[in-house]
Amino acid sequence: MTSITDVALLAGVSPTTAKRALKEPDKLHPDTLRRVQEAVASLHYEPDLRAGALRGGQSRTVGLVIGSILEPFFAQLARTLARELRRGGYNLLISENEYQSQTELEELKLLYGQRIEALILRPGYGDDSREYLERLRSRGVYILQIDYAPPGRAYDSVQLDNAAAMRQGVRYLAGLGHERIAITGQYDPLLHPEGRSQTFPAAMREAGLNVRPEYQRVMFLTEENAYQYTLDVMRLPEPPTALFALTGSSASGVYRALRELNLSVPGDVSLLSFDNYSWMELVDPPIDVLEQPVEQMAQAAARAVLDALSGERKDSVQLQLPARLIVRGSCAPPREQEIRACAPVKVGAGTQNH
Amino acid sequence: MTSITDVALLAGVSPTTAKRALKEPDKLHPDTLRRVQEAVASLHYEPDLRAGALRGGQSRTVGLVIGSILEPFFAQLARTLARELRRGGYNLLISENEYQSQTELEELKLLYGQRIEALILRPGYGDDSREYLERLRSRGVYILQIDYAPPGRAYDSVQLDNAAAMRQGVRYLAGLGHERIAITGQYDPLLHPEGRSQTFPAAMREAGLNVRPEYQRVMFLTEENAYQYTLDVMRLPEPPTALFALTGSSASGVYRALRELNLSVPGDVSLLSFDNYSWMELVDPPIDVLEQPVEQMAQAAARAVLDALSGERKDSVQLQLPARLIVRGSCAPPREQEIRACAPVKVGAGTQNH
DNA sequence: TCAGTAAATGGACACGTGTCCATTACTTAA
DNA sequence: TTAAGTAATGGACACGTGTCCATTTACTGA
Repeated sequence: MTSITDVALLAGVSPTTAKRALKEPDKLHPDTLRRVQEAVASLHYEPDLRAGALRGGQSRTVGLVIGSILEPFFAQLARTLARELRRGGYNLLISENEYQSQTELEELKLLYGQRIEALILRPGYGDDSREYLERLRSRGVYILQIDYAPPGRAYDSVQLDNAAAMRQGVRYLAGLGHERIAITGQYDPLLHPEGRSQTFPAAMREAGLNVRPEYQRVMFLTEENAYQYTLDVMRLPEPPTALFALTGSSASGVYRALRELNLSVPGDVSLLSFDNYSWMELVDPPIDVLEQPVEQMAQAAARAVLDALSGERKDSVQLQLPARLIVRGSCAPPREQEIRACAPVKVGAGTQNH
Repeated sequence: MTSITDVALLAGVSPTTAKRALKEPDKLHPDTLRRVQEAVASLHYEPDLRAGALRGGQSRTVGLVIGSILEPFFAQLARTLARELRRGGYNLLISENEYQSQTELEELKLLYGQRIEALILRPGYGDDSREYLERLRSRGVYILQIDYAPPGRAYDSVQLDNAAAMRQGVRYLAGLGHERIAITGQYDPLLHPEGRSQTFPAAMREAGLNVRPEYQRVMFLTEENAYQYTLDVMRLPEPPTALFALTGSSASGVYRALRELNLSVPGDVSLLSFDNYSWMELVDPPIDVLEQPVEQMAQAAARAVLDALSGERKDSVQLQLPARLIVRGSCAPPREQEIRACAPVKVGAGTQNH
């Protein structure tokens, strides 16, 4: 309601002078400055940031699109991003694509309606929005992919070194003697694109193991889907001896299913998970995890955005941060009988090599 | 970059006509409409929502201030609020006060800089921002308190029926035979204002029990503080036989401390918690909870805001929703020896009554 | 053909701020 | 006293949209 004009009127100066009292107080006569400041105080004037942004052509706003704010990984990411960007003078608009590219497209259009200067995006499933993303870029919106970057390096990205983490996880499980390893979710370029299941086959091959087709399933990584998946896969004639959860929330579903099946961890089956959520320390046994450096990722992303918007950096950012393996007790060598059951397979594979 | 003027220029019409093609297409000559639509398509024109909001005097924006987005309760609240408000044509700006009133004041000022039309607020600790809140209200910002409303009914509010929930929880524990009940955090109007510990003494009195002063501590309800509190209180000469966690995140700290102390639940101590977080089902034993109807609260809050902004409602909203007790196995009668130890007290209390 | 009417279109201004340039007042030096 | 220079202040316009009112065009009926 009260604008700079009202302040100027009350102080008996022009709007221009009134504004200078706020932005360049040293250029004003002390008496004038005092009068304006008194007017500001008595009217409790606070500038409308939107109007300034409109005129300046800069919205000072960054958009963030994530899968779900209920996922602690994304929540922490959002919090730190918001804090760091605010420190740089930017506001953060948080949106969820709910893992659907149609929703993502709508969210992106709303964000552009606010004329965001940059977009931090966990790329969604499907590619309805790919064309629109490119249009955003051509309009000058800086785009940073987070958590996952589709092949092609079209945009800057900050993510976990998923390939290395998968190798690390598989090597850890294989080192314990596991051969029947299952991961929650199979890579699919359209329905389930992420960098973990994608590199699973290579990691297995490197450890001298084969991916069992009957363990593979394309699915969204929700708690519920992981729960159902675990129920199904553990009822197979040859169930996995180790489950590798690709996200923290899917680990929750896995754990719930194992309980329901009365399977003990790590006695009956070992469990390894990405993300280090607080509950993983509380269950019995506590869960072995590959922890993501969330804070570091968020700070790197914020810096990339701030640098790009200030024009300080021109070269591309393709950052991959390492995961940290935390061993707590949910992984152990497979049962003797399992090893025996696998023995012929091992010998067979061995003879092939000789 | 491209504005409605560019579209008009390309279509060979005036900006006014071009805009009508978007808002009132039926008032245009079919040929003109087609020309403008082609121009819009070829330029990929999308209106700047900020400019329209500036002129219209309505920002179509609502502010949300919560303690922490990492708390699942708030995360779920934020998600549903955002979804419901968007359906009503409003954007939601999410802020955190980090449980500090100084931070809250800064966040509020930034939100008003965006000229929010309404504010949904979990009131912070301390009252630095109280005066500013009142100013916001006098500027026409609709204010809705959520999760907690300080006494005085200054603004509308949507919250749990904390008094009833506390009675329910205490009655449940007392019914199992517990007398030494401790809650995580003591009410303090400045440092720890919320509606649960506040009504704890009354709930205890109603159950014929006394609040033990040595169990009381003023503290922020973080996971870490609850952890330290539990360590301390369980080492007292007469430790509590039941712990009542006032929030889900504090229950996490309590549980961690109990594990570290090698205390069994519910054998050594019973545990009851507010909020129903997914991990509480996964630990052994699963935790008894007083579940909040988060979804319902968020929807009620969204409706209150939308009604107030559309001017459809004038009477005040003071909504209190009931909690739901879910029994899973973390609460049991206290040990025999505990009952025996308490016996003199019980008899004494009994004789007083006769 | 012309008045009358409705349809279609255009122009001016406002929202609140930032920027550029012009103007006035005051000081200093010759 | 005057010119030059600087400090202090004010005015006009732009950002992109929405609203109000004016204007032009097309159509109807006598």
